[in-house]
Amino acid sequence: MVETTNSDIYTILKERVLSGQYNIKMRLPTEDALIEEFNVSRYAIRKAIKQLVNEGLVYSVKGKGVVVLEQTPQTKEINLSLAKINGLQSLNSDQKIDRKTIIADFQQIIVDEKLHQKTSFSVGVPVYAIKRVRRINTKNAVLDINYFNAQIVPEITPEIASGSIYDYIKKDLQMKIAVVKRQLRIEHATQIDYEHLNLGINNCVGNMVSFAFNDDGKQFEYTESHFIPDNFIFNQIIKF
Amino acid sequence: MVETTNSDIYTILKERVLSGQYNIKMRLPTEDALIEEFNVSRYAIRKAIKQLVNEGLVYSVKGKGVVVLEQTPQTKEINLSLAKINGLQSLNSDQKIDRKTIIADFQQIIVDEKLHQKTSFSVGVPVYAIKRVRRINTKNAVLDINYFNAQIVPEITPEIASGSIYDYIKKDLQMKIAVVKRQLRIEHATQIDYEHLNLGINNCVGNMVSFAFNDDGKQFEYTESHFIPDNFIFNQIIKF
DNA sequence: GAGTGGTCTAGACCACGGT
DNA sequence: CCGTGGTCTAGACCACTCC
Repeated sequence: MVETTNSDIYTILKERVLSGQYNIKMRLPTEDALIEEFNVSRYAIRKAIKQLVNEGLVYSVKGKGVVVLEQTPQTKEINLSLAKINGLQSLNSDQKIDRKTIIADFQQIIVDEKLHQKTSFSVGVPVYAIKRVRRINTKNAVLDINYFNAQIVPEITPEIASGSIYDYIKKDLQMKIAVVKRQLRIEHATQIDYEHLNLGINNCVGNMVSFAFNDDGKQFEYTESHFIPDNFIFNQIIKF
Repeated sequence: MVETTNSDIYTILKERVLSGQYNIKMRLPTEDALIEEFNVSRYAIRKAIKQLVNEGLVYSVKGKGVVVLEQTPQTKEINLSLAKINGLQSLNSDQKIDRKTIIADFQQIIVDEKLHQKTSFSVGVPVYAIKRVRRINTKNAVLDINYFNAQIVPEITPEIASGSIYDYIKKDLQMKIAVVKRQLRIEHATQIDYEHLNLGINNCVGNMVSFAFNDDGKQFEYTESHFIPDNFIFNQIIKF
């Protein structure tokens, strides 16, 4: 007897949707039909479909069925990036770009009132303050300004920072990263942006502000990533 | 006997988390404890907790419990906006700003090859092409460039466009909006941006590109919303 | 080993869509 | 009216965390 688990069903259904197998009436088979085909419970089927919904491939309508959304080259790109986020792949600031990292600044400092307002770390907490430039295709494309709570993420070195701090956190410190909350905005370029980034004729940067939490619920990181305009692209799906 | 449904449980738990009632050990009660308290099945409890997870208020860890994430003024803002997206409230381009809408252009045209590449509408399809300026606090803050498939969304008039096209779609046409896929990016300002927006010293705009689908899975809209830098703010949560 | 959340099953009833 | 997905219950087993 072959084991067919929820994750397998998801993979199979996804493949069928992408290959256009369900395009005839723009519908998936009913849940009952899928239960029979895979010989599993309704729970497993619904879970697999929910995952497809989250990726923006299909949409469930009560009383009607599961509708397949039109696929075009333009929207496929968005689907792809969202599959990565909801799946295991992380496109975190630390590992999405591994071309070349240049450390522009590395200090250990104590949080003062002003830094508290920005980072939401408590006043008096020791933090690592790191500035790194990401070089992509011979362009300085991203400036990362990191603050790590040194009580939670201790003993960061410039060597670690020149690689992946997230790898260090996960593999060496055995700490679990739970959630990253982000805000995306556009800001007028500052002195430091002009110094480190190849802005060209542009006078603005994309700013991705991140607050990262571990599985104890504690915030261990505050980061600003300043992007040059060309490299700032984010995708999202709104469900109604 | 009082009915306690999943949605009520969510509301109650959320209130407790926000009021800091579960902050003592940074944990929620176990699922079994909540099942007893509310006298419902595990399904209902898990569904309510899942909603809190999606809003970034808590995080479930297998074998450990449901952890409450640290709340700071800076991150509360992000939580709020995500509660709206995942809930019913829509902050769609059409209705989040109702200060003042100025119609800059209104035409009905046929999709050619170039427009097809951009919008992913098929060549030959008739579309409404509309440009509208959103004025906020005496500033021209957003330029909306809409293309609606006229076969799916017929008979748009300048009068409708000066109000809310989404209201027209939902209330008058009785069409269901299923999904909106978006891409956020930064672009160098073009001639048309300078004409219609109060860019000030900035020479870039935030571009929110939207593809909207109805519950038949058909794309009925392509929109570019050009934001002046101050008004371009988006939030997101990444779960690991 | 005890306790926790994650997965899964089997079944019931409800709400909505289309005929 | 029938067929569909949405909600909910009751119970089982597994995987992980922590003592």
